[in-house]
Amino acid sequence: MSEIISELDSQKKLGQMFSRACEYAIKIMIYIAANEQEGKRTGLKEVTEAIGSPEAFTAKILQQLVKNDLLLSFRGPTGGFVLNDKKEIRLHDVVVAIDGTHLIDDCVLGLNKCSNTNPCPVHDKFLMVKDQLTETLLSTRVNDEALLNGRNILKN
Amino acid sequence: MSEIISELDSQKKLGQMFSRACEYAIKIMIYIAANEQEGKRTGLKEVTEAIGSPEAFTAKILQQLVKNDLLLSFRGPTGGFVLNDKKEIRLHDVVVAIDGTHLIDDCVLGLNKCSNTNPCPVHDKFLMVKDQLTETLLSTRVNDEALLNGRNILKN
DNA sequence: ATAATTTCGGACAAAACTATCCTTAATTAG
DNA sequence: CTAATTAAGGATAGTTTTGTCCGAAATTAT
Repeated sequence: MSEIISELDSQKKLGQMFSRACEYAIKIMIYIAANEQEGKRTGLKEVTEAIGSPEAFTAKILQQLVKNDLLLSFRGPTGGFVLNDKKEIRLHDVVVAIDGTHLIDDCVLGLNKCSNTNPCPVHDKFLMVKDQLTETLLSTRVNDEALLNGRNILKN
Repeated sequence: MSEIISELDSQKKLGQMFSRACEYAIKIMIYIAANEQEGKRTGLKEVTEAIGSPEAFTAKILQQLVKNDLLLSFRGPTGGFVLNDKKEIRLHDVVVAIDGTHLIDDCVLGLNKCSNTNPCPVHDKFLMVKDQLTETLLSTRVNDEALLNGRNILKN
């Protein structure tokens, strides 16, 4: 029984790094980037199947990625999505488009007035963590070689 | 107008590091630890006032911290909460008690089967971030000198 | 043109998280 | 013993996030 449960998506997902929508978004971008290396445009159904996400919800996320100029969309048969090549799209762009800048910019304790000059009690303890996170998000592109190599591992 | 809004707690808080409840919990623990250094027991109303949190919700969080053996509670006049001194309580304990281990243990993309030997596309990119985060949570005690010094900065 | 396909977008539903209300139980002081 | 005070806990409401449904708009192929 417990083995079965562990196979399913657990319900309580309080306090994860990214929202569920953002997890999907990152997977989407990696899958589309990988597809694109082979000159292929990617449709909703295909990406939904590839990453194991609910179709209608995935459509909403795709729309948001288009609105944020990370993707270009085309309708009709042969339609689908491609990366907006005008940008070198980083994980940072994807996360900001879906989750906003809270994880990156906000105080760990949610204080508005927290800053380097007026730090909350844990501010200094988390400086390295937040720097490391920001650096990782900024320096990793969605079409990074290392990411595309892992394209097969996008769903359970 | 925008200045006024920035003073208030913004509603949309998608993708922050910790849940709202967990933010409160960390503040609670720091405040109680600071109070305790002066030999004082801390009541619900006092801590609610100190950290600027909703009282009934804060009560629930305190209950959960008691259930997880991080706090001891006493009823009646002169009642309140103190740290469970049998433990050297770390931030890690507080976060796990409220948010569970998702942030620390789970795959960044939410994959069940992701591991060092079967990594998701971004697994390696986030190794340092997660190590740094885990190390910070494990090595910081709620009665850490540096944290107690910042006890005045717990609400907006 | 017509039909089939695909994205867009509004409305709605379900689940999780945040927050409130109110009664009970325990403890202390008078 | 009684009244006052404080935590415990069940029930419920509000908000956000996640997820679904369905019709409209655009594009392609026949």
